[in-house]
This record gives sequence, structure tokens and C-alpha cells, in this order.
Amino acid sequence: MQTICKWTMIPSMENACQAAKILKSIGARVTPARVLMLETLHSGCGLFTAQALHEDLPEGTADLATVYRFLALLVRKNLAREVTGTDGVLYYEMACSHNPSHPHFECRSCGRIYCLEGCLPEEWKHFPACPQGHGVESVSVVFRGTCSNCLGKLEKEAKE
Amino acid sequence: MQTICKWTMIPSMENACQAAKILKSIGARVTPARVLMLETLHSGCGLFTAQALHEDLPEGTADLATVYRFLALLVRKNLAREVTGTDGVLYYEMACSHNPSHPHFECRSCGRIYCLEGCLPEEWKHFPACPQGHGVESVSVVFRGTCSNCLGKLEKEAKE
DNA sequence: GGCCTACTTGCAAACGATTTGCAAATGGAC
DNA sequence: GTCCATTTGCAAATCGTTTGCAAGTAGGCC
Ligand SMILES: [Mn+2]
Ligand SMILES: [Mn+2]
Ligand SMILES: [Zn+2]
Ligand SMILES: [Zn+2]
Repeated sequence: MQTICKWTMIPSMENACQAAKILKSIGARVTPARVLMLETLHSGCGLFTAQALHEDLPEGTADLATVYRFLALLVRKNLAREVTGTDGVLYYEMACSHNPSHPHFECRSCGRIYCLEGCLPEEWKHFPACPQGHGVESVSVVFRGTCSNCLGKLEKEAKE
Repeated sequence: MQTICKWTMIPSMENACQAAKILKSIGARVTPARVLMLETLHSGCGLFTAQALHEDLPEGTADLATVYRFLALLVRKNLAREVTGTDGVLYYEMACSHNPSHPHFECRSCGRIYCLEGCLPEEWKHFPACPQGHGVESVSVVFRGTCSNCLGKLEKEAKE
């Protein structure tokens, strides 16, 4: 995972004890597991699965079930977003102010999901009128096709 | 399931033996189970799950595994589209010419998924340039919120 | 500091939609 | 009819996710 944002989930937060402050701000207890999970999330960006976060944690930090429960908590508190992949696997991403909601690209060939930050056309940001009177709260836009990586490989194979 | 289209999956098709013709057109064998499944699909519209289709079939038509295999075939042949719900469940819908790709609305409260036919703004039909050079082949747009049905119930409760 | 209670955790078992292996049945070409 | 690839039912496996529960812990209070 690569770094993109610096604990900006809560505006005007000091550098020290960020994890603890974030946890307190959502009324959750500060436990070693949660602090380590937040710190690990801090060092990464993009989409990740519960499994992936679990593997990135220092050995023995938390059980996989605990990771799932923590991610569900973050989603409930709007500190993370949940994306269901086509394969039914749950992906998460932090919802800090530097990482607003954005479209994703899912590769049909390799299955990888890319974040498309800052590429949503202006017009797409306004929800269209919903003809059946539903109360729209959010949109998710997912493009599908063949990613640049896989396109490259296919070209290479074609040459051989 | 409600009726919306009349075997228009294949242009200029006669009314008789439609199911058989459709199956032949995709190079699949014409079996009783497949014909009945197509006929059942014909009598419905909107999203459905493998389970739902299975329950709508005449008793003993096909095993649930067969339904799954048939739906996978239809998707492979572009006669059906597959949508993964937030809950990870697979939904299908027929991709006949009267039922082009469209956005969906998923209710956070009751979980129901609505088809939003003909409400996609013109601008949304043109894929935005994909900054990372991926080959975009399709878009899926899913709105989320509270459906009109649930909104009504909530209002009613508020009054009491 | 100790006490108390509600919240957290690890563990293992359950879950449930979907997939798969396999042997028997059958479609369709000849 | 013969033959072979395709299709099927059945039951078991899959696997990411959820859950029950007993033991552990955070943090408010005195
Ligand atoms: Mn993203
Ligand atoms: Mn639809
Ligand atoms: Zn790819
Ligand atoms: Zn609803």
C-alpha cells in the first residue's frame, strides 16, 4: 500500500496520538489492535481487503474476525467506504478528506480494481432525477474493461 | 416478475419456438430445462437471482446448479447481464433489445434493487477519459439511498 | 490504587451463495 | 441406430464473511 494522506480523517488533528484521537472521536475504545490497524491503514492507500489488512499487520496484532469487526465499525462511522467487487469480495478504502468518493475501474482480465481519482466528469457529480421518487444518497460508478497492464500483456502475446 | 419484452433478444425472430431458436443461435443444445428456463424468464422482467428463477420454474424442471450454469451461459453469450449486489448476491437481468443497460437503485433500508430505465443523463453515456490508459468497455452506475417505499413507511412511523 | 461494567477480543464453529466433481442421461450429427 | 460431446442431478466442497461465547481489557468512578 502506498501513502497518500496524513491522518486527515479528522480536520485539524495533531500529529501525536492520531489513532487514539480518531478512535475517541467516534466513541470507540482505544485498544492496541485498533491503534495498530489504524497505523497500518495510515501507511497505505487505495482499496484493500480485510485479508490484506490482516496480513499487513504486525504478527499477532489482531484476529481476522477482529479486523472484519473493526472495518465494519469504520464504515458505520463513515471513516471508510465499502465496495463489493464483482466476485463478491468486500473491499475497503479510507474516507479521509484527501480521498473523496470516486469511480473505480475493475479489470475483467486480472480482476484488479483501480481507483480513478479526480476523473469523474463534472456532470456526473449531480445525481439525475430519480423517476421513482427514491431518496438518493450516493452513487457508485464502476467502469469495467481491460486494464492498461493487461492490455500491454495482450499486445506482447500478439507479437509472439 | 412482470413482462416487458417479447423475445426480442434476437432481432426478427418468429413467435414459435423462440426458446429453441435462441438456444441454437448461441450454439447451445436445446434441452427441456433450458427451454423452460427461457420461457420463465420471458414471463418476467427486472432483476432476479438464481434462487428466484429456480423457484419460479415448474417443479422438477432443473436443479439449482443447472440454473446457475445456465445463467452463466447466458451472461457469456451476452443474453443476460450480471449485477453483484452490495450483499454479494448475484442478480441477473435479460439483455434483450428492449432492456438496454441502465443504472440501478439499491435501498439501504430494505435491500431491494430497482431498475432505473431511461433515466441515465445523456452525458453519462459517454465514458470519461480514463486517466490510466485502461480500456473501458462498460459502466455500471448504482445509486443508493432510501427507496420511496421505505420513505413512506418512515414518514408513517414518524407520525405515530 | 482497586472496582465495576460495558465494550473488545480470540477462537472455533456456522453460514450461505456459488462452484465443482463425477457418473448417468441425452441432444444432435452422421 | 451409433457415437461423442454436452448437459444434468446430486452431493460435497469452497471460501469470504459472520457469529456465539467465554475470557480479557478500557476507562469511568471512588
Ligand atoms: Mn478508490
Ligand atoms: Mn436493471
Ligand atoms: Zn488487468
Ligand atoms: Zn427500501
